[in-house]
Amino acid sequence: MGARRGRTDAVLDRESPVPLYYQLAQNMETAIRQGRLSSGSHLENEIELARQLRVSRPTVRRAIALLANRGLVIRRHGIGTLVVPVRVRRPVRLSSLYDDLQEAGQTPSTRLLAREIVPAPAEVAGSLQLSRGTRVLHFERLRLATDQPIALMRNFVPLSLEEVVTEEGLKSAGLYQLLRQNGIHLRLASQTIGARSAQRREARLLKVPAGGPLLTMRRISYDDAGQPVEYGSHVYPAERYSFEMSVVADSRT
Amino acid sequence: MGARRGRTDAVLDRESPVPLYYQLAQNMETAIRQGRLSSGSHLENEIELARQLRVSRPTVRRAIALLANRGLVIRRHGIGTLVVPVRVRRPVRLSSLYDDLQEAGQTPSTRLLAREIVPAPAEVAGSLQLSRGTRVLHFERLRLATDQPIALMRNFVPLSLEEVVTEEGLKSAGLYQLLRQNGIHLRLASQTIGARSAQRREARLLKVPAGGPLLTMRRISYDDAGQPVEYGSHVYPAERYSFEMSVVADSRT
DNA sequence: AGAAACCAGTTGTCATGACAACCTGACATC
DNA sequence: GATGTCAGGTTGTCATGACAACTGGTTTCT
Repeated sequence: MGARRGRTDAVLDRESPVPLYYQLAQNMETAIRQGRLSSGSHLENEIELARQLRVSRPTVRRAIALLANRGLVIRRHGIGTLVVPVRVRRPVRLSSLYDDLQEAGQTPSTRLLAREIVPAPAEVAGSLQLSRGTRVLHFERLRLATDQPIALMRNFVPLSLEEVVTEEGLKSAGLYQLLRQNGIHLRLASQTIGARSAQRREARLLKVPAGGPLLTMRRISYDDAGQPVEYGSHVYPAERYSFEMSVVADSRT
Repeated sequence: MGARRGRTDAVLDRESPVPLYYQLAQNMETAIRQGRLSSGSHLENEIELARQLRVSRPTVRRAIALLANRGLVIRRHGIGTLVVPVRVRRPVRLSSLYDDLQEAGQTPSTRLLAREIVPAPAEVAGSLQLSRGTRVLHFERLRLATDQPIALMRNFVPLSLEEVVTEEGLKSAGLYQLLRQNGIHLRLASQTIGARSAQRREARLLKVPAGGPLLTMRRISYDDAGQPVEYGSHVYPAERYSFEMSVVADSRT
């Protein structure tokens, strides 16, 4: 194995419920992010990797496909698989701001500003596939990271989730975590990112000038039965928050 | 085959250079978008689909995985594959605004405002992995859709691309198309979406009030050798443009 | 009636095997 | 030097086969 070729130092636990391909992908991702697989280098070829790791080549391929889809490697036909610079960030996947911040090592805290049952506004009703005016649970939170407000979040969920989305829960965890803990599996979301000027209340809460620019994000999330379970409308101070993401070309995977 | 089960009516061209799994995925996607596979319905099961289409089950699985990753279906273990509502939009993939608009049926037109060789500003140089002050090609365009300005776009590319990114080309096509036509394959990008207030010139060009909110997008694109080939900084009038996307949960695919 | 066990149906994982397509570098030819 | 050919190396596609894991419905037991 040439010095130019990275080695994965992978340890695959064959007793684990986590699939081999996923373990391998995670191991490789960690190696890339920690610089053990340095950017600009090529992975060992698939056949050799499969031999070394004592897994089948499709298993290796599947792990690498995961990495490619996350923008961590670029595969070229006939050439090999290139590790790319990791300034390229996170793939676009459905996650919550709470989870994101935790992952980024920023301690998120939450102020619950409101939690009430309301008739669904038209757009919320439409999005949650409810009749106009159906009662839904509405809650509003101010999220802070390192004691700076970074998001004002308004959410609506069907009333059936009232006992899942408790006041206590909302204070200590993110919404998606609460849902997950109660067996609700989010699988998909429709998302719109935009911008607008801050209204007075928002400006005050987010500590931006009135009329200053806000980044906005609206999201409708669906569970694994395809049912909409959340309508969210979040605003962020533009000076302190932006969406960073890696984007991959349509690679047929 | 129950009435509840969708049928794909797929026609697979085995002589085509397009892989079977990709053809199948495209056929299914078309059927979904045209309502022939109606949302809320389940696809026929994998084994049966494979039998009907005379392909292997992994080929079917791979096509379905593509759809799942695009947010068009949700797969549930033991249950089947659910077609989801197609209000859920486009997957996040590396593409250009020009291509997007064309795809959306909006006739894009372009006004080239500037094209010049300049020393790279620090951020551009850093992003394109060039020495500070290296000369690069800078160009600025105003993009209109249905005669409304919807983007002001500033881009920088390495000087080696000077003869690819011509004045004529920029007027009639998008940048990514020009690159593609010259054998440059973009594979990955790092992207930041934010917001800010419009400066006076921008406001005039985009027909928004000075100080009004703009949606911003900065992007660094990389080719298939992992080399950065484009730095782009685009601004959009918030009232007329937003990013719509579908987002999928981390599904291990 | 409620809980546990069972079963059929479906997706998920993994392996083996074969061949095609692409790419690069070396070599031959003009 | 430029162009063409070819072999070796690598990724890409596809098939066959086997088994595991999950789900919901049905049956059995308490």
